[in-house]
Amino acid sequence: MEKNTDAILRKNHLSITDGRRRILELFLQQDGALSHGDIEKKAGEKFDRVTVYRTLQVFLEKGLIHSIPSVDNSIRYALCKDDCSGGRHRDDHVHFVCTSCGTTVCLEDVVVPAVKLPGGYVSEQVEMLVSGICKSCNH
Amino acid sequence: MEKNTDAILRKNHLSITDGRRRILELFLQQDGALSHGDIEKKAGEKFDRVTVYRTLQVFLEKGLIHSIPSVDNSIRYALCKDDCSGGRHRDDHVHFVCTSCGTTVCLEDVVVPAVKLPGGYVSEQVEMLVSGICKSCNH
DNA sequence: GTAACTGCAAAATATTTGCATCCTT
DNA sequence: AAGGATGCAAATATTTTGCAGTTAC
Repeated sequence: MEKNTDAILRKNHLSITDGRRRILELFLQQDGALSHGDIEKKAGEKFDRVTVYRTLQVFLEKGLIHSIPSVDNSIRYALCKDDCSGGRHRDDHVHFVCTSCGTTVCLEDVVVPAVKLPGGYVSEQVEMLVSGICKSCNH
Repeated sequence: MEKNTDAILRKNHLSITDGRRRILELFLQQDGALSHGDIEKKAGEKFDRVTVYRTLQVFLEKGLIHSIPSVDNSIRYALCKDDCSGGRHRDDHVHFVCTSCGTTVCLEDVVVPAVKLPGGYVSEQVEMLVSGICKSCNH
């Protein structure tokens, strides 16, 4: 049986290698977003730091993942939904950062509301970043 | 006559030094946001890199400036409006990044629209980052 | 077989920390 | 005078680049 990861890589016109499989696996195993550091930690020792950089960059270019800015200096990445691999992204959902457990998740179902800009400004893309307490931490 | 910068520093309970004056001056001279690198460049050679780090951090703590995340790995900073120095910020405005000239500005007049989160999530702070073409680049 | 991917080494950058000195109050 | 701020040196951490060996197709 072919691995799930392999199908995804193939669909995105990427050659299938152990490194890519493994990183992709990490993303599939959880719904939260991962930073470069997270990946290095979770992938274990036998992984070159440089490969992680290059893999993330390729995944980004191919639209397999998207980047999520943050207020501390660490960008996180999350899987894109299926239909965004065509080159242009449709990441119009809200990102949530939990101030308690520190995880970042995509709220796929929450669409970023429209915003009216002053005259002269043209909006191309909107990122919305909400911080607070997540579902798991809140009880 | 007392300098404008000095009054601001005093109001924020910061001792008045050349370094702080100069960095604050940079923020006052323009309406866009500045990254650490921007400040180093604009401040000229006679400035220790470390002082910039420490000054920005102090300004942040005192609520004199706020940080603006970005999709590339560089956080930018912008002056807060007067009434946000009390410790808690009211930075509920939209930030705009121009993809043409690269500048980041605060759209003070554009309030971040409310967003409805799924059950269990509690929102504490919302950041909205719009990218596109700014007023100056658009003609 | 060829082009692409990886690991290693090293360079280039960026950030943090400790400490002695200087400046603000 | 005392506490805080700065500059310098150095320790860390992060990211990028070149190249030779390996792997996918």
